[in-house]
Parts: sequence; structure tokens; C-alpha cells
Amino acid sequence: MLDGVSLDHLRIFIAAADEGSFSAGGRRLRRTQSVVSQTLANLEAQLGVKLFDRSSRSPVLTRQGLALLAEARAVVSRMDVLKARAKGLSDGLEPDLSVVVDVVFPLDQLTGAVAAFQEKFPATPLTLYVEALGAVLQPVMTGRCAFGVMGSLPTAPGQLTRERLLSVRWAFVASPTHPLASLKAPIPAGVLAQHRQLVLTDRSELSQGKDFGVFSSNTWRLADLGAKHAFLRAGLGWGGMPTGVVETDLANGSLVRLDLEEVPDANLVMAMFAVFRTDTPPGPAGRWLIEHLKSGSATPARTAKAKRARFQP
Amino acid sequence: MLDGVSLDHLRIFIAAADEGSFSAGGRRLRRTQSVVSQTLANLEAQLGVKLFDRSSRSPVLTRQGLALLAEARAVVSRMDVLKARAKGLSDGLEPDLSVVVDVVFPLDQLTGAVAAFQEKFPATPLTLYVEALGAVLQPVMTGRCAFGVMGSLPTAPGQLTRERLLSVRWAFVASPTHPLASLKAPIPAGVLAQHRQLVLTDRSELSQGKDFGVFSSNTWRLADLGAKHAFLRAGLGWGGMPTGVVETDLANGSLVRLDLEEVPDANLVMAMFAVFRTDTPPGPAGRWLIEHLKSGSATPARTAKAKRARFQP
DNA sequence: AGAAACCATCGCTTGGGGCGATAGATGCTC
DNA sequence: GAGCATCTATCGCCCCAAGCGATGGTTTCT
Repeated sequence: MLDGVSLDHLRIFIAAADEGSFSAGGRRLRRTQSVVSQTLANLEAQLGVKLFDRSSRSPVLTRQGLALLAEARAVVSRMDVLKARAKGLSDGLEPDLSVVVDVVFPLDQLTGAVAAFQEKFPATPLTLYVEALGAVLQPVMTGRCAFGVMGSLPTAPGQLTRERLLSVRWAFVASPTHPLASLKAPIPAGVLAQHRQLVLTDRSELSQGKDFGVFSSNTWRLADLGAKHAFLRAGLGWGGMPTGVVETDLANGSLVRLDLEEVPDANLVMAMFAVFRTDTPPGPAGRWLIEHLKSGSATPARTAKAKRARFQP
Repeated sequence: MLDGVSLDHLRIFIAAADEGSFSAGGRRLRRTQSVVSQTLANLEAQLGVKLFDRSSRSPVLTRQGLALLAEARAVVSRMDVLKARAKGLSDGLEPDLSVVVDVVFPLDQLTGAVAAFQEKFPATPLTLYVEALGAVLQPVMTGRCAFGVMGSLPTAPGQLTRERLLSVRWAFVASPTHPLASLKAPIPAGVLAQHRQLVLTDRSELSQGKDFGVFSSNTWRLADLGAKHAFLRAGLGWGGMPTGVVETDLANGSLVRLDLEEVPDANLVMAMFAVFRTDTPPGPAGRWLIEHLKSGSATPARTAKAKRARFQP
């Protein structure tokens, strides 16, 4: 034995204190009265503290006993936490979860799912990375993240599995002060190419040379969606944005939608997928999170519902 | 045994994980390597979780093992807290401390001492009551409070011990709009008696009929020092206040000092005492707090020092 | 190849946890 | 007040899990 006082000692102490009687405490734990008596005498000796006043018929906690009772509860409660955690792990729950999400993924959908996740799996630490485009892929490949959330794969290695989550509507926009904004008719590619396009980029090598929706050779590359947003509003160029991000701008006129000849009906959508390595599929927690990132499983939050209504008119 | 997993299991787990080796972990705990091996196998079986990957030469924690290691540390750490607490109690430290303090006790001295107390005895819950005059005595008599802090005892039962703490300077004041305020010469008792005096009182029976510094038969009795303060400032009467409470009022003129004929040199001080039942003297924590309530042991806080300087010009 | 670690497994011993019995004390009931 | 029920303390006994030492297999370093 490494230490005189054990968990069983504390459990017997708690039972006796709760029941107000050694005998009753013993009954609760299916132990004889004698072991309770001996154990508590032993515990008192180990701690050097009188826990019970035995002068009356049934023992009553001393003040010291009351103080240590709270400590004892804390100890066994912590042990119960450990066992609960172990139970989860033995059922296959992953000990922690790292996820990387593309910036263009709808924020409210993400926050709603993550909030629900924390409530559902409070013991599972969740680490969230937000990256752009190809930068999502890298941590998934290396295994640092259990899965990633990203748009159409520029290059889809065979070792990856992807699973459709939802679609992000896309709009090409510009500031109302921008020359393109005054053109009502569908804009042909030739005209587009004459104006600087703002393009989201990232620092990874995986998406090098793989451009998505780039119509102009005159481009500025921005690694941050918020920066791109600000540049667009400042009239420094035109480019595509998720409609969810710019809808208030479109409503109040600080950005206007561009009608492109190449994109009929402005119906551009980008499908978003959960992507993970086929050899290490997500465990229960990761799977749960993936399910709750799908469009059908929006959180009951009001904002999410409103957003969905706008997405499917 | 009430439960398969014990504290010793966790301690062995922690040692092995820390050392990165079963043998080294065993050495640290003065146990054979075989018991470490067996114990960990047993623990893994109990929890249903593989803690170590034994495929390589020296075992390495699995992800689950890493997660449970943190939990294990939490459990034994909580147990260490319990034992530390028990150690304090066995050394005679009281499990908790209740104290009742008279409102007129200098606030900064009190807060300083209490703050230092919480730092010195973080495990000892401190309950503080603030009462007026005789109301301080009652919880001390009944034993609900280990000691009380109060002014001169109106009636000093022999079963109480008192110990001097510090002196509170006292001033008789009134609003500048009050008729007495315009009298420069020392005011005789006869004149005082013609004006309403505001007197601090309390709801206990112990101070019934025992008035302190009452010169007028026309009195209003206030159970709250703050209320008395407000009444004085409103010009509703005259009365005594601790100088510490009214010094800013005296400085900015919202109250003026009265020069009483009965009280030469305005040198009225009220000695304050720690009072406790002789049969239950305070333990180490209580004694520590009493020492730090004395005037010489002011906290190093700037305000307290400044206040003391003003008190002893 | 050999030494030196490491871990798993197997008997063997032993100490503490648990049981039952007993005795003394206290409170309830008739 | 006698009898009964229930409580705690203590004793002797049993037994299992914890611990030990030895053995064997494996990896790493020299």
C-alpha cells in the first residue's frame, strides 16, 4: 500500500456520515458494521482527526469531520469523473477532437454545431482551426485533425474520404462605386478580365495553381476572408463571396451583385464536404459533429432557421 | 473492496507515465517492476481502456491514456488537498471561523486583515457578521462566532475574555446647516439637550438601557451606521461618528465638528476589543486574525498606512 | 555476439480487509 | 423497571489481492 488512506475509506466515511450511523452506512455499502467501525477508527488515526463524536447513541460528525466530509466528497466525485471519462473512451469515444474548417463555411451553422457539441461531449476537448481553401487539407493529411470541412477538392487523393455537408451560395459582388456595378446586362468574361479581381488564397502548397472561379488575370490574393470583404467594400476590386457573409451589405447597398455571363442565374453554389483520411475515420464524437454540420441538422437557434429560409426560397 | 480502481492504481499509473517506463515508475515508488506491470494491466482491464502502447521498447501513452492521465492527476491531487486539510485540522486549526465585528471598527483595517487571512488560510472558510453594539455580543455568547470585535463592554460577563485591538477616534458632528454648527465656543450639555441627538442602536437586548455618550433626551435611534451618517448629513440631528467614516465630510465641509464642553480637546476615543468566551478560546486561525486586527499590524496597503498617519498626527 | 535494459508471466508469501460473534451502552415500549 | 431493539467497539478467523522474486522473450546499444 502506497498510502494509508484509500478511496474505500472515504466512501465508507461518506456513507456513515450520510446515514448518520455506522450500521446504516455499512448496510448501504453491503458491509458489516464492524468493518465500518474499524475503517473509521483507522481513518481517524491516519488523518489524526476525530471525525465523529461517539459520546451519544448515534455518532455525530465533529466540525472537523464536516470539513473533511466535503473534501472526501470532492475526491470520490473526481474519481467518478475519471471513470465516466474512461467509460466514454472504452466505448470508442475519441479522447479529443481537432477539426479544421474553411472560412467560407457558414459561421452560424458552425457555432451552433460546436456549441451543441460542447454540451453533448463536455469531457472531450475540441480544438478548432479555421483556414482557407487548401490549407484545410494539410492538417487532415498529417492526421493532426480528425477531419476537415472544405469546398470542392482541388485535388482529391485516394486516401481521403469525403462526405457532403451543405451548399454555400456564392455571389460575385463589387462596391456600388465600382465600374462594373453600373453594368446591368450580363457581364462577359472579356470585360471582367479588364478589372482587378480579389481572390481568396492560402499559404499551403496544395492549392497552388488551382484557382476556383478566377476570370481575370489581374488579381490580388488575400489570405483572409474578412480582408477580402473589406477590400471589396472599399471598391478595390470585384470578386466572389459567400452570400451569407455579404447579405447585409447587399441589403443596405454597400455591395452590389454582379450578373456574370458565364454564371447563369447567379446560381453559383459551392458544395462543402467533411474530409477525412480513409484509414482513420472519425470516432463517435467526430461523427456526431459531422452530422450536426449538415444543412438539415441546423440548430434550433432562431438565426440559423432564418438563414436556412433565405437559402431555400 | 468497493471498487476495482484504487488510488494506488492511479499513483502507479502516474509514476509509470511520468517516467516513461514501468521499471522506472516502480523504482520511484519502491515497487517491483512486476507489480507495475500487473497493476497497469489490471487498471486497463478495469477501465476498459488501453493506457499504454507496448509495441515499442518502452511503453508510450495512448491518446486515451493521456486523457486519463490528466484525470488521474486530478484525483490524487484532490486527495492531497484532503490530506493537507486534515493535517491542518490535526494541528488544531479550526475547520471554519465565524467572526462578528462592530460596524464602527475601521473598515480598511478589517478588509486588510480579512484579505490577508484568506491568503494565509485558504482552506478555512471565514464567515463575517457585521453588527452594531450589543448585537455583537450575542453570537459570541451562543458560540456561533468564535469571537467578536466590539467597543467597551456595556456589561462584561465573567465568562468572556477580552483583548484590546485598537482605538477608534470619535467625533461629534452635525451638518453645517444645523443650529449647533454655528456655535464656536464649547457647547455645554444643557444646550446639547435641546437638540435632537442621533444615536446608534441595535436590536439585541444586551445593550438595552446602556447608552454610550448620550447627552440629549430627545433622540432618534438608528440601527445602521450608514443611515445615521445620511441623517447627520441631512441636518436631521447631531451625534457621534468614528472619525474614519466622516473624515471626507469634515474635509469638504458637508459635516462640521462640534466642540463639546463635556469632552475636552475632542479627544474622545473608543477602545475596541476582541471578545470571546473564556471556555472556547479561538484556535490558531482565529488567533492569527485577532493579531492582524490590532493597530500595530496594519496591512502594508497604502490606504491603511495613510489612515494611520492621519490618526496619529 | 553479448550486455543491458525493458516488459509479461508465473508461483509464493503475507498483510489488511472483511466476516461473524460477543459485550457494553443507550433508548424505546409495555 | 424489565425486556427489547439497536447502536458501537473489539476480538479471532479467513481469504484474497498486493507484492516479491525468478524466468523468459524482446529491443537497443556497444
